[in-house]
Amino acid sequence: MARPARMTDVAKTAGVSTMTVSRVLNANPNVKDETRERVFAAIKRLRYHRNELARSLRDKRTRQIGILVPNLFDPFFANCAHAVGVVAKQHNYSVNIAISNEDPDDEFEEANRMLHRKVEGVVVIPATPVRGSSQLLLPEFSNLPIVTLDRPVEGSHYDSVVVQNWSGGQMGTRHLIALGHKRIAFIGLVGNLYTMRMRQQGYREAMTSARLKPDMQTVTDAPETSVSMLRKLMAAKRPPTALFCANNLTTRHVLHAMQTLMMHPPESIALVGFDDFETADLLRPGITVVRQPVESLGRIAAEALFARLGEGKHGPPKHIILPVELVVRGSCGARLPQLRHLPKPVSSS
Amino acid sequence: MARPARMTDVAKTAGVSTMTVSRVLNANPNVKDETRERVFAAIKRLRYHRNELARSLRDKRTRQIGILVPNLFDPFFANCAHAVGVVAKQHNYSVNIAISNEDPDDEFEEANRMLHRKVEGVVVIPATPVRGSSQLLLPEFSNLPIVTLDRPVEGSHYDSVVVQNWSGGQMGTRHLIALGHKRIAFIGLVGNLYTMRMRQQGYREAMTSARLKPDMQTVTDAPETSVSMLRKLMAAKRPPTALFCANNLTTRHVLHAMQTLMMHPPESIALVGFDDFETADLLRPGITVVRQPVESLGRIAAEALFARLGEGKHGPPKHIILPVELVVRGSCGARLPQLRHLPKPVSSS
DNA sequence: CTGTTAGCGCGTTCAG
DNA sequence: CTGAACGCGCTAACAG
Repeated sequence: MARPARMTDVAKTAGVSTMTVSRVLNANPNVKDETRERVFAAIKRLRYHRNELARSLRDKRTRQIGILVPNLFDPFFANCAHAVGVVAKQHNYSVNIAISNEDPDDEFEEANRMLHRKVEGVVVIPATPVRGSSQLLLPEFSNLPIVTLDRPVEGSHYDSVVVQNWSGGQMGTRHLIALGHKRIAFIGLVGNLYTMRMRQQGYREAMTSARLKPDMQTVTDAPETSVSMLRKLMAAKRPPTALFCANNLTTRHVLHAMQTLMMHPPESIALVGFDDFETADLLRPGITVVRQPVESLGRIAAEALFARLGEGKHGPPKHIILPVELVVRGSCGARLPQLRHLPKPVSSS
Repeated sequence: MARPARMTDVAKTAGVSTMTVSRVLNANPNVKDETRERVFAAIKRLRYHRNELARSLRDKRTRQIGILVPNLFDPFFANCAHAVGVVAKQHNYSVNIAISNEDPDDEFEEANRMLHRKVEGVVVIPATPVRGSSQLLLPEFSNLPIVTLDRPVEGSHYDSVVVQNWSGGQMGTRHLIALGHKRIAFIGLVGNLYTMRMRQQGYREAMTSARLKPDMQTVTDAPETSVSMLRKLMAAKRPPTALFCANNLTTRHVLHAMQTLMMHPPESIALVGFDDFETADLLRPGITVVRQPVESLGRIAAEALFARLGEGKHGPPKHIILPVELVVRGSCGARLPQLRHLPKPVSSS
């Protein structure tokens, strides 16, 4: 058993030099058929496989990309990562994954780890910088192709792939306005995320241009704060009649809070969320959402990265914006012919 | 700009040899303080960082592990991968991720890719072999530490981490029996997955030892088949009064089917599922489930792998079985003091 | 068509 | 305390 066979082992068994073995491996035509046979035989007999590490060092090409996400328990991020993985496989690349935990310092550390490991490029869902600008802008990364996903890095020249956050915020809000609502609260997440800001601006535009007054609220990631937030909101003199939840997580938190307070959409209050989720159509009523194309987001980001690795090496930055779509179910109060939007099937354990 | 600084660059700038730089980097005490200073200064000035690729080649230690999962859109797998990533970061390791797509050939290919890239070990959620035994048993992997997660590889000596599938199946079924049900159908997934088999056996045991007749059904991953399956089931002379859904996915499919058929748990039929999911407690009624410790599953598998990489190199195979837990909500028909089981908070986009 | 030489960037000898 | 030489496994350049 011992150590795996090296190229010299193959060369020896086949009675040739390592160079010839290398040629055979790389499908170089300048090898006599009979020699090639012998080499193949030796390779097979010794179960030889190239040491990709050595090859990478020599070639200065690792055939490896990185993907850096805040976490993998958020289905949104996981789906993005999945799509990137699929594209990488198509290109015969390996994927190095790391978790930033939404922490800029962790992100920096992991990006460096990837850099030193010589990944050829990185797809990153950037963490929001706490102070100053993103460390992804530091000069050490200036030669590393980076594509940002879901959120851009402010002040960067990196390719970016995002969705229509602003329009989506506007779209969801307008829908509620069209249903007759005048007091609509926007529920966001603390932390100044790019996506939150954009969606909020879309909301604000829709409100003001309908001569309505915006009402911004935030929830943290603790379910309890959602309850008190909602309670306070409803105790106001003129409480909102509708809520716009800025993402997947806030939607779920608000729904939990509503359950605790024995509230029920759309009668107690209408609700529209941003980002679709599994079982959104299983709840009663189904949750009306602005859906984003999660699959495509990851896929297109990965493809943009591979474009950089290939020809478009030095092209100008690409900024891709993917469309969102309003999926009307029951929680907004609209009574539509029961459209059913099933989530895509998944295998499971 | 240009290429990143190498060790020789640092050596030159500091007026020493590369060996001294190496010593400084590896915190070797045998360097004069003043020399060390000079080296550090040079490192900083040149923004030098070790080329981990070269180091790996030299050391025969890549500080890299692999994780091989069927996909990342199933939250179960994604959560496992997340936990592995967290543990790897604690050990200062990089993670190579690949997707098997539940296909043994893809799995084999990706495992090989990792092997040739010299990962030090792999955590794998094995794909179910279609014919014969798993290709993970082939001799090329005999020197690669492997820990199997969620499903074992039959006939292997690999460490494994699974949950109490059998007991969980029994537990869920017994709960329904205790509630007075006599005709309980088991709804599984096609494909002969290990977890399905085990849960089914637990179900079967609970049924037969209560002198009841087991009734196995399967659904594919297409929602439509769930509808026809359920319709057929309910059209029987003596239709079941309760369903046990063998995983997350079947549970959702069945719930969709029930919605289509205007059925409603627990009145139309009682329901217990295996594997908890986000929003299981937001549905009305909440879904009673056998919950598995997804976090721990991934974490413990990764820890088992690192144990192999450290001391326990040659210890006997470890087979770890994690407990499951019955979470009673409303769908089974039990009327309990409203326990509320919130899913753990997640950040999001 | 095939082999020899050299070196990717690092770290481990073993001399000084 | 420091450095020179060698090799990890592979391949590009240059012979022959």
